[in-house]
Amino acid sequence: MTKEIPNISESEWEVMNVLWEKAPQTANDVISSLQEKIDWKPKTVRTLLDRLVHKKVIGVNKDQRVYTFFPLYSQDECQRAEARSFIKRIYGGTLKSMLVQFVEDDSLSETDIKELRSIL
Amino acid sequence: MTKEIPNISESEWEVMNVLWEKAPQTANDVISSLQEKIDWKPKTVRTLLDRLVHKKVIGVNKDQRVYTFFPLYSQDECQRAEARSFIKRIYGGTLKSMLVQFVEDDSLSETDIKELRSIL
DNA sequence: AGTCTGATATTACAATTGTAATCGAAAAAT
DNA sequence: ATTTTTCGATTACAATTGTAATATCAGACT
Repeated sequence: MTKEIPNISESEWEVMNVLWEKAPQTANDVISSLQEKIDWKPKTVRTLLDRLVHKKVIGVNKDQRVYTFFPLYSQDECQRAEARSFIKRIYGGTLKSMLVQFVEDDSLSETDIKELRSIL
Repeated sequence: MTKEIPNISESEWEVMNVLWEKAPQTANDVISSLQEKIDWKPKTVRTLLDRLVHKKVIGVNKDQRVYTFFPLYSQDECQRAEARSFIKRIYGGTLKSMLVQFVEDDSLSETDIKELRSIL
């Protein structure tokens, strides 16, 4: 009964990331946060918000004159969903093969590896 | 001097995966391999091959009447490129946070964890 | 009351993607 | 030599995505 999480596009993820940091937020809040990171016109962000609402990934509170937006799914569940499909498509389904690659590749520092080890 | 790897779409990845398993292959080879896995019409696979050629992700050998296709990038480098952008977008850039989630989530069995540990 | 301003709603438009079908040419079969 | 089959080339067409611009409407300001 886990509701299907709609697909979230690359650009939409950027928006979601700021909404997960803090919610609810007005469009302008979101626009400000993003402006530090990405070069988008305000209208662009607005469109992304509208699309996310339409896809039912976020909700809107219209009680006030200025609407506020908030996620309808936790970051955690969205990440998991993405990770699953990503790993399946790219690494044939096993996290292990991905990790192996990162280790072999030296894209992990000694410190990283230590941290990971302690997690496991 | 690492050439930029073009974007590979989700469907295109399926095609790439079979080409990485064995290459070169004719369109029909690819179509057969995929038919076991995904419900696509032959023409669909054909289109994907053409697009990958156009994007210069794979090459074509036209010496024979029936063309053969082969990857122009290693699976490894494509995986790395995808993984980097994925982890950045979804997990804020650190593999660690991803791994943490997998561990907490119990989506890893004891055996998995042992294996991972031994890799590190 | 009329105007300006800031928010929301609607519309735009090209590129990419998913998912094929049709057309044309060459080879295989009869 | 004609017909049929197979490939490859070209075309199709809607949905999604990236990236906004324009139109409208309700408050705020004069």
